[in-house]
Amino acid sequence: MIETEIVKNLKKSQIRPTNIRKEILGIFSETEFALSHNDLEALTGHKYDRVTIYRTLDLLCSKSIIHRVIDDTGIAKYSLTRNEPQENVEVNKHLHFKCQKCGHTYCFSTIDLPEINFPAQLKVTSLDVSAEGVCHNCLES
Amino acid sequence: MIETEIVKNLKKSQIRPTNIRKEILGIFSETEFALSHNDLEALTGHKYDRVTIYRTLDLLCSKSIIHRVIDDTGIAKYSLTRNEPQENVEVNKHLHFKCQKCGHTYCFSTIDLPEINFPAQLKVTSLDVSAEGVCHNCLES
DNA sequence: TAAATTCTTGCAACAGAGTTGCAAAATTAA
DNA sequence: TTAATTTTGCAACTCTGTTGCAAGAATTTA
Repeated sequence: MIETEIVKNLKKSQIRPTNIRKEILGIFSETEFALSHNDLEALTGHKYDRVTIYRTLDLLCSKSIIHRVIDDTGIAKYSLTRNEPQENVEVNKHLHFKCQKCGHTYCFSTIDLPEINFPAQLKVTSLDVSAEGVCHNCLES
Repeated sequence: MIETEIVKNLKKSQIRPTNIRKEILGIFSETEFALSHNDLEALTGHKYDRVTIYRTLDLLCSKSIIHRVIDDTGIAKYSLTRNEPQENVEVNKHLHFKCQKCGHTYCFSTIDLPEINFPAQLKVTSLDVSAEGVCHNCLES
């Protein structure tokens, strides 16, 4: 995503295109796996305050520009929301995969997720399928 | 689970049946939803040290007597492993549900989980399906 | 354009989850 | 009964994330 496009996207969500917001959104658009707060601190060269990064992530999340994934160790990672907008959908679905070798978490489209029947009477509002294993890149090497 | 049975189970896994281990395992066997470290501290009446509880949970996990679930906020919960042993199975599966009203996390059997096709070439070794919504008890009230 | 308002950032301090090292207490083995 | 091993508790620490507040920057209003 080029700079002007990022600025346009931010303005569309009524977010001021400040330096940290442009930079973090730029990093997300160049990365195919989810990033933690810690990753972003490093990727921005420790130029911004920890809290400002947290607040930027919260803001982008609240506008659904990015979304949060909790990995198997409990730490939060964030990734661009490339899926179709899920505003008026009854069940909000996610499909994630974490590679045990490189540690990266990938977000996939949920288009082909099958129906899941629960062994109890429940009202399901969101569904998160997370797998672990070895990713394409690590399988080769 | 009665006391003698708990002791037997502990010994079977070559774990000494100390007070904290018997008590925590007893609590798990009486509870149908997953419990956090914090829950267990309260349920044991703050009688044991925080660290000892952590170590007990780690031990029971390492013997697969209980297993860990990370909830949507990133905190670890633990639940008795009631499923069939998954030793020589290619994919280790879990099915969890968290109620947004009461906050409880329930573990279900994974028998009827459908096959999930990933949009990439991956080796999947574990699969965790977690849903959110409203549980049976909270739907009624 | 200047003043007032709002938004953004950084700093300090804090809270909660989880870990590590060490020494005392309790068990088990010799 | 002594020696070796396990278990527990305490203190201290790390890491993730949050909150309050004040300074700085941008925007709006007059």
